[in-house]
Order: sequence, then structure tokens, then C-alpha cells
Amino acid sequence: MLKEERQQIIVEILEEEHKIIATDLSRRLSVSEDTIRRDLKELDKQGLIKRVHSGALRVGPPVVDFTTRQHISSDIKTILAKKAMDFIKDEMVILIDGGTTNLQFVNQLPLTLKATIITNSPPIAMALEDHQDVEVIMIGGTLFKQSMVTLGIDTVEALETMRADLYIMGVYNIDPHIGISVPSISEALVKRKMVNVSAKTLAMVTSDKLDTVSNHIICPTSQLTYLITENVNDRVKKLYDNQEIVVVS
Amino acid sequence: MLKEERQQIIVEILEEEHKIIATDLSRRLSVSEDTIRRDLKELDKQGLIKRVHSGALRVGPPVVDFTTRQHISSDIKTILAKKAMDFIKDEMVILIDGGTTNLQFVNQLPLTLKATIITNSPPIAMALEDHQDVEVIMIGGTLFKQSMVTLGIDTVEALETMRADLYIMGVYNIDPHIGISVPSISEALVKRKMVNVSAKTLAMVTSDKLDTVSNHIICPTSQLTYLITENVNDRVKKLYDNQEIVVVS
DNA sequence: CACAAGGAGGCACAAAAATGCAAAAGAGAA
DNA sequence: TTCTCTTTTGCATTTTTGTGCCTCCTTGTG
Repeated sequence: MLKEERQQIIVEILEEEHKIIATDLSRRLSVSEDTIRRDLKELDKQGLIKRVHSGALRVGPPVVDFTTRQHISSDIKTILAKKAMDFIKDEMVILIDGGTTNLQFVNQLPLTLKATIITNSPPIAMALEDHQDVEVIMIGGTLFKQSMVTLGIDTVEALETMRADLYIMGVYNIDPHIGISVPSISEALVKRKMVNVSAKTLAMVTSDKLDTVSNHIICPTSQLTYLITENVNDRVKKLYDNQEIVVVS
Repeated sequence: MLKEERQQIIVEILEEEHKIIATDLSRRLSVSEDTIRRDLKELDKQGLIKRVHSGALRVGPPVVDFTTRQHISSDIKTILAKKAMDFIKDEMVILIDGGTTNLQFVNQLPLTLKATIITNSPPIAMALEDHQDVEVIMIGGTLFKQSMVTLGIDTVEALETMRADLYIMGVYNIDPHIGISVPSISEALVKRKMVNVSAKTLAMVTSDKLDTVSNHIICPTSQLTYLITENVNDRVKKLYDNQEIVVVS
């Protein structure tokens, strides 16, 4: 990767995310932290970014619009995403559905990743634009605008012919006894299918979703291979003792 | 190989790939790296490319990827879109593919429109988020990142079972004698299918695309029901006399 | 105030660029 | 053709650039 190209990407990321941690950049761009630091130093000298301890901020109007709000509460999600990264290897076939946590995860994927990513979420597909070595397969269907994923019979049918190594499930509600559930039945059907066509299933769950339930049950929590969450005490941990839990703080 | 010929090729490659590594260029053109370096130096001096360590970047917008392009909302495209609006009625089934002109069009659609919109473009699907009475159907397939549409056998097969009242085609190249063409064969196949499953076809074309041709022909211009364009004189108008032309200024 | 994390500066290595030079390839004229 | 002259290309050597690693210093935080 060219130096100029990398710096260009840094500026673009900063346009979108308003702040960036040097360590994260190093992972996402697959270069050493020293190189990132040198890049940040140069970009700062050019006035394109504002460098701070640990990372950099974008210059210009600190607007607080919708996109900003989306990023404010995302620190936790970034941390979850980083943990999930440990389970991603090159050459994997990854199935991933919608949700802001999943979108955050995709944005953190290193640009050098070589993989096939199957998704029913247009925003996820678009977020992979710059990942040259990732083949993106979109699953068609009727768009469910609330969560920006395709659903319905077409979606389920298209999944019939697919197999994935890992399914990264966006979770709305999870309860150790009742299982994983969602408010809409079509979403439940699609997610259940996705579990079935994948060798392993991973879920990133923020603590506000733990111990919540809604109408349509997808599967018991025992179907999860990995559960990545935050701030759980030992009591909760025991309830999920049949799967590998990664807890982040 | 002549020097000028080679340099011409370098500029063309750069137009498409927006960056190039000197070593790769040396292999692709079968000359030594020294020669490439001399070429790059000359082209840089002429201002045709921007030379950097390891290779070169194209001048102008350093990276004009899709997300960047979509923010450049051209006035012309807005005007074309407004004209096209005359052909949209409630309860229609509209098939629409990718391209910035089409995206612009979708953004202009009234929020009260009641319709079914079928698309293979994730950005188009996302643009319809706020249109409560529009049912969006996404067609799956392999994502072609350059134009952000799904393509391939899955896409064509999914189209088999669909019928639309109107297809709004994104056009790259159009010529009155040769027809409508695109640079990529998979895109041609999908667009051809889309023409076939639709009762009528509409295209919004900016004048820079008139009388241009590329490798893969989709169909003759006579297949177009409506052609919406700008600034054409009578001579050009005659060439398209078998379809309804709307000219905007 | 202590401790961890980040940053600065130096060093080393590899890759790329500049430079000088000679061979090769054309172009034009006898 | 053959010869000369010029342009272009390739090779060898030196210099520069980019990157990672290491050590030491600075900053932030409890």
C-alpha cells in the first residue's frame, strides 16, 4: 500500500468517525503503529487532521448531526468488535446480518483481509467497498427498513444454497433460559436459517440487551459458539456456561 | 513498443485504477523498472499523473470512489430526475439499477409515493429508507464494488421471476447506431435481462455520454421507451426518432 | 507518585529512485 | 543496404525513502 493512499484513507475515516485511535488504525490498515504515528504527524502538519494523544481528531466544524450521534455511544461497540476480530481468519466465508454493532465490526475489519462475506444488509455491503480482497455476496429479498436487511421467502431460499464458516449475528434480545429472540417473525426465520447454514455462530451483545426477551425466538443460547459481551458478573457468566464467552470491559 | 504508446497506456490504466505500483507496471508492460520510472517522471512533469514513491496516483480527485461520487450532486442530474418524475405513477412496479444519476433520481422521489421498487443497488435501496409506502425488493448477487450493484448468475436468475412496469436504466454509453453499451460483460447481461422483464424502459443520460461506446452492447436504442437528456440539437434528435425523447435545458 | 500507554529519536534493512554509462534501436542520408 | 547520429532502453552503483524495531522519554490517569 502506498503511503499517500494510506494517508488518504486515514483522512476519509476521520471524516466519518470524527476521532480515531492510532492502535486501531494500525490494525485496520495493517501497518505498524510507528508508521501510523508518522502518517498522523505529517497529516497534522498539513492541517488535514488534528493530532492528539492516542490518535487524532478531524478538523473543521464539530457538527453534532445524526451521524455523529451514531458514533458517540459506539466506544463499547468498537471494543466488542476488536475482540471479535480474534475469530476472523483469512479465507473464511463469513455470514453477517444487520445491526449497528455489526456495522461497526465491519468498519474495523483490516483492509487486507481476504475473505468472502455474505450479507443481507445493504449498509454492511457498502461498508466493504474499500476491502479489495473481500468478495461480497448480497442476499436478495424484501427490504425491512427498520433494520435495513432483506427478509422474506426469497432471502431464506437464497440461504438454502449457501454455507458459511462463521455467522456473525446481530442480536436484539438474549436471555439465558429463553434464548435469542427478535420482535419480527420474518427476521426470526431468516436468522434461524443463517444459524443453520453456518458452522459457527458469533454474537456481539452490549449489556443492555442481556436478559431481555421479545416475541419470536430464534434459537437457544446454546447454539451460539461465541458470545462477546461486556460487564457481566459471575452469576450471569454461569448462565451461559455452555458457550465460549468473551467478556470485555 | 513506442514510448508514447506506453505512456498513453499508463495514463489510461491510471484513469481506471486510480493508483499504480511501478513494479507492477514494469511487469505488465514488459519493460524495465527504469523505463517506467522515466515515463512516470515525464508524465508527472506534464501534470498528467501525480508521482509518489513506489508508483503514481491519478491527478484530480485522488480517490473518486462511489461514496465520494454520490455526494457530488450535479444540477443537471437533478433536472433530468425531475423530468423523469413525470413518468412515475402510484402503484407502479419500478425496476431501477445503479449509477449516480439513478441515485439522484431516487432521492428526488416524493415521500408519499406508493410503489414497489426493485433494485440491485444497495445505495438505491438505502436511499428509500424514509419512503414508507414504497416496498423495496433487493436483488441478490455478487457485489460489483465499482458501481455498487449486484451482478452475476444469481442476479439474472432472480430477475427471471420478476416483472416490472418500468425499468430505469443507468447508462454508461449510448450511440444511436450501435446502441447502449457498458464496459463490463456481467453488467451487460444483467441490464439486458432487466430490459426483457420490463414493459417500458427509461434512461436518463447526461450529454457527455451521448455518442460514446464501450465493449459490451446491451440493446439497440430502439428498446428504450423514454430517453431523457439535455442539450441535444435537431440532428441528434433525429437519430433517436423512434423513441420519445425529453430534452431538458 | 507510580505505572501503563503513547510518543520521539536513532538505527537498520529493504525497496525504490537517481545517476552515469553503454548497448540497442530507429531514422535519415549517401 | 550501410553508416552515422540521436533517442531510447537496460544495467550497475550510489542515494534516498519508507518502514519496523528498539530504547528512552513524556503524558495521562488513578
